[in-house]
Amino acid sequence: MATLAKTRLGSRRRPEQTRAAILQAAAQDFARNGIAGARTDAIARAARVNKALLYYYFKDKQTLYGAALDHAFAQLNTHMMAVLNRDLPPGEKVRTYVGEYFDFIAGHPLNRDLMQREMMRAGHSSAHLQRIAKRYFQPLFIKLGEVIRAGISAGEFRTVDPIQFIPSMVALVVFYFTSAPLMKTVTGVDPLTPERIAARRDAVLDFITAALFREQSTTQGEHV
Amino acid sequence: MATLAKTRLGSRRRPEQTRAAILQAAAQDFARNGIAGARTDAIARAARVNKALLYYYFKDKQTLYGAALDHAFAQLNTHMMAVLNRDLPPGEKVRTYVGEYFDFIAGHPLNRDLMQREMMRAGHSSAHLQRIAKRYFQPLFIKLGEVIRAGISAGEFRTVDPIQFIPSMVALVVFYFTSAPLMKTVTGVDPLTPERIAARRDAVLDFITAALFREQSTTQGEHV
DNA sequence: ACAATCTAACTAACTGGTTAATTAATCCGA
DNA sequence: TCGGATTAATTAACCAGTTAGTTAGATTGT
Repeated sequence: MATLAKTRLGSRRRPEQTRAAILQAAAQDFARNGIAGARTDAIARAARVNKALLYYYFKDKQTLYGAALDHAFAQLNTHMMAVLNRDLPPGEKVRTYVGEYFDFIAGHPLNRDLMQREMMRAGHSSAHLQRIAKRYFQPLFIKLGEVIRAGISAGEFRTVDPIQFIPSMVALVVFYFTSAPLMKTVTGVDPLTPERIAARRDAVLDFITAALFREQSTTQGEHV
Repeated sequence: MATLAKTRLGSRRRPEQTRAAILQAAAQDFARNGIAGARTDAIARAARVNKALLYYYFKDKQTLYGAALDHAFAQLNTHMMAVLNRDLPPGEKVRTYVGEYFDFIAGHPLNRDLMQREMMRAGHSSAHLQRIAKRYFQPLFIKLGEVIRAGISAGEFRTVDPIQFIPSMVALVVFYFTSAPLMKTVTGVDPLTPERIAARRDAVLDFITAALFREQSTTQGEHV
């Protein structure tokens, strides 16, 4: 019974679980500190695993980083793709998409930071970003672009360019969280309380609605 | 005569210039690689200076990083503060501000990356960010907030909340550049050609105009 | 001659990655 | 079904290369 009782993760002999633990610890460290700042020793410790196991399951630090990235982006892709597959008219679909995207980003700070960090690194045109862009972003981008064009054709939307509109949408959602620490100091208000986050959600939806739709169809004002 | 001919910067005996060279090299490395990724040896080499000089002029890596940050943020602050001090009606002032801000960010990739990187680090609530927020951002934020409130009072703007609107504005400007490498792979188009950047500038101004002004006063459509 | 500026050489600590050995399930023939 | 062989999972200890930071002294303008 002692064999079952000892939940010591380090010697758990559950490869799937071990791998997952490493991946999660890695995601955390990479998200917080970037690939250069993350420490393999720290990751191993956080995963309650001997460091050599990192290299047993993953080739090296780079590969581990890549795996963490893939995991995060795949989650996002799966979730958002499902939203795009719902049967809704363009206007509702875009609004739903923005709302769901906001909720995902708000609820997955790790993924968010990981993605943002990788984007910054990519001046060095990383192979990781290349892969991730093609595999996880392009399908979303294409589908969302179609929805927008449909809304324009239907006369519901202004004639925006998806190649401009989509990054704008992402920007409004993501950047709020990126700038939260700065804004907390500047304004004295913590932007990350549930209430403030909800307010931001409304503001983003309102902002996008105002900029996208031909005639104002929702509540006026960005929020008080 | 050899003493004058040798332009070897390392022994130039121009302390101001040496300091500036170090700072610039540091800014570059920190912007590209973050504080953890930047290498003091590389910075020294790039500045054509012996590594020990970094420690002669700056206490340590952290301090050097802080100095680079301060330099970058001070530049931005000076530039943007001047815009806010121009005598213009709220609507024109906001539009001018956005345009100038866009141009600054587009023209100063180093500063941009430095700022963005520091924001990401600040989950660890860095002392640097604290200082920079208070010294360089708060004044801008307050003044811009006043302009927006004035525009609302004048009935020119919708009743937006500055605490929501300002980050949105920054997001639209900054995030485009952050996501450029990703977007290049996704769309196959390089977002950083002069033409594409100009298109983005228009799109941002249009987007913000549409979301801020009570009645549409400029060109329709976000761009084609 | 003297203080400010600068350098070559060095070090202590750290870090990614390896290795050789250990443990524990599983398989398999008698 | 017993027990030895096999293999997968895991670890302690280690190593070579790197990195921030130091030191002791050299150079140079005034």
